[in-house]
Amino acid sequence: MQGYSRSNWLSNLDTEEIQSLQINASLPSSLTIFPPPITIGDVMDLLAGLNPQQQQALTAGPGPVLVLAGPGSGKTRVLTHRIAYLVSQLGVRPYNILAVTFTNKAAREMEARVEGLIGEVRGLMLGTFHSTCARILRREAQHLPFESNFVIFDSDDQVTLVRQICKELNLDDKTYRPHSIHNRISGAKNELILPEDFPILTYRDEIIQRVYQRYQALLLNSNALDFDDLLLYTANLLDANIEVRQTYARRFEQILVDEFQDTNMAQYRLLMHLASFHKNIFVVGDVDQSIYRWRGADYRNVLRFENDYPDSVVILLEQNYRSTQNILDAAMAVIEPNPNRTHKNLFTEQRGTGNKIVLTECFDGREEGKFIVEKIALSVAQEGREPGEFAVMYRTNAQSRLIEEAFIMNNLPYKLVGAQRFYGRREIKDVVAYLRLVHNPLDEVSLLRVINTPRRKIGGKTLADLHRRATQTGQAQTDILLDLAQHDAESAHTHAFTPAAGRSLTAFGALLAGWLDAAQDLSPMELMDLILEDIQYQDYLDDGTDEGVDRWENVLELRRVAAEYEQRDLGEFLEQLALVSDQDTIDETENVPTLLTLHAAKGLEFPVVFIAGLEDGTLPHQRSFDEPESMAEERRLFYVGITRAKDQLYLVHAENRMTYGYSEPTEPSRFLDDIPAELIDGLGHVRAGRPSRSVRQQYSWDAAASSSAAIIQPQYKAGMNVRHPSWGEGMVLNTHIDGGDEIVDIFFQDIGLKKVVAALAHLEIMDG
DNA sequence: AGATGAGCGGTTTTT
DNA sequence: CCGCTCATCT
Repeated sequence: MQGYSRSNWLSNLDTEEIQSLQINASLPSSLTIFPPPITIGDVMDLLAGLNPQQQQALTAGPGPVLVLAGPGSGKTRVLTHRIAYLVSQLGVRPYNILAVTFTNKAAREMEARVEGLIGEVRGLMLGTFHSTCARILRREAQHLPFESNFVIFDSDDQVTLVRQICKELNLDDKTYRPHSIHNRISGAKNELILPEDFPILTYRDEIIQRVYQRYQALLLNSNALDFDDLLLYTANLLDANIEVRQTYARRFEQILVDEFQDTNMAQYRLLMHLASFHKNIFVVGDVDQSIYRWRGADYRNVLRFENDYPDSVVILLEQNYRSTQNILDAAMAVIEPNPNRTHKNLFTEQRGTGNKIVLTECFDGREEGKFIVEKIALSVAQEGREPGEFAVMYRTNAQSRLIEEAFIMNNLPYKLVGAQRFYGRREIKDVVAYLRLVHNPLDEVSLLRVINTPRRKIGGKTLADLHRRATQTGQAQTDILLDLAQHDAESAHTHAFTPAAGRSLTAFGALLAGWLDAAQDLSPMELMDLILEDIQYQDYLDDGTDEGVDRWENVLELRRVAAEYEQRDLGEFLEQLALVSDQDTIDETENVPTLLTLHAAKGLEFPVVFIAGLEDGTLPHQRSFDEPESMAEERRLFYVGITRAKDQLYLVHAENRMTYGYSEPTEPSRFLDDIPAELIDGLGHVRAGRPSRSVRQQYSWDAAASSSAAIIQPQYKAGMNVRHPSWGEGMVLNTHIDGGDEIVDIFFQDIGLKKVVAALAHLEIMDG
């Protein structure tokens, strides 16, 4: 039923009309311009199914509200229901609501759920911090030192730029590693520290300040912003420009923030400015899930919020709707040792105690992969689980490789979360750089990337000449190229180059001129097609290897993404590309296991979760050892991983792990010691057996294969004590099905490890 | 200008 | 172990 509703009615109006109505509406008048607040059902419908704390959160306010939401406590539900409540019960116009999240995926999900509650909502400002800021900055560009068609530099571009500057300043890139300098710059930006205010304690700081200064200047030269700039410029604009601040502060009657514990200083200040007029700011967070300190996030913003708004309502959500009690108990035990936290009691009312947590020790990373894949295959084949119900999580991306290999070896499909994996590829970056250059010809990082890709005989010497010429004439490099193309040999610039170089540059300028011209009336995809054709990119990639073919496939994949932007302009397409997060690329329609980092897992849930690589040095990561605050964050990371699991949790560690090419023995993660033994299946540390020769035949989760496979149940369990007629007593370490037989690995007291075919070996079980 | 190979350094996590 | 930078050669 989409009857007469205020939101539907409003959706037909554009913003100017709404603003004029707003003025009218405030006039004393007998005329009712707005109908009374709509009632889609009534408030009871929105409250239904919510527990008392959730209900309190839903209707809290006016004024600041802080919701401390444990994992799985229904915070997304609270957020979405609250938006629905504001719109449908309090009559707040969607246009006057701002909701911010950290990923596009979270934003999309929120939008879908709000629409599910109250129908289509137009005008609501809902997005990530970064995309919201980009919107504001494009709109307010007249107050700012860049144009509204600015491009967003990704982390690669950012480091490239720093590297350029280091060269320019003749810095030794061993002592001044571009990555580390960029980190410092980024850290400063997150704290809203401008180059001139950069604190100088050492000589190194002085250098960094110089680079920072130059970095900002070059970004502006390129009409480009980096991720941090999006927040920084917006926060500073709101800080400095009272009019702009008032415009937005008055507009946003209601502000809602997800994952508040992961805000940094810039984001915090930004929010405070936006909320400065109405002060209706509703933030949801969990300090125990704060895992982005290295990116400037500061969970103390939660405390800061309480200080800045002493009258704020604080609501605690503890009841968990996701996990079994065993999983919650383990999670609590892991997080409890962290200092400076308030105890939260996670409990479930409907999920029950659940299975114990399975802890497994494998010989090395390879076996770890095999163990996981085998376990998944077995569950699919025997327990009727769907492949998509499984997730494998790890601390570092590098760990995914061995796990992937195990899947590939068994010819089983999986999906890997990680946008960087795709958008960081050379061929993708090339094509995107071409598009970016056409969108914003000032973008020198992109120009540099594409001007000689494919090879056009434009080398370092020629580029230096071009750069010098640009500096001398005060023109952009692109302008010189275009001028060469336009006047051919007659250009005023021609003499600045050798004849051969001049010809190459002129030819490239002509290409660029063509694209700039064509871009006016082409969709992003059409423009991409034109460029690919002009530069013969497919031929360039095709080097006769499989890799070349793969690369072209990736380009076609990007083309498919571009095709979705038929109705929108190039700028929007490029912005999306720059701001995709790893989570955003998760394809939920594919029914296969998910591989992802613990960071990427935040906010997600899976029936069965494997956490791999639980060793000291990996989780907690080595680089966190010396800093207590970092160790606490590693613990939170583990906590986040554990609390993703709904039904079953597997914790896996390897006795040996490859680092830098050679294998080293490891210690199990110290965090494992904090999980009470009674929550763990078996005796704790159980060695995984040798993997079966081929799990593929038995455990394939192709529907046909899994239903037709002859399935036998293992009769033995790890931890059992058994007696063999001739080898004596031993303990079962592992058991698996291979070729229709149950193979049991047994450690015999007298003779050591043996593999035994259960059906042939007359084993006697001595205990359960 | 561009292709090839030795040497090196590096790994956390990502909008 | 792998990917990247730099030097040397064609």
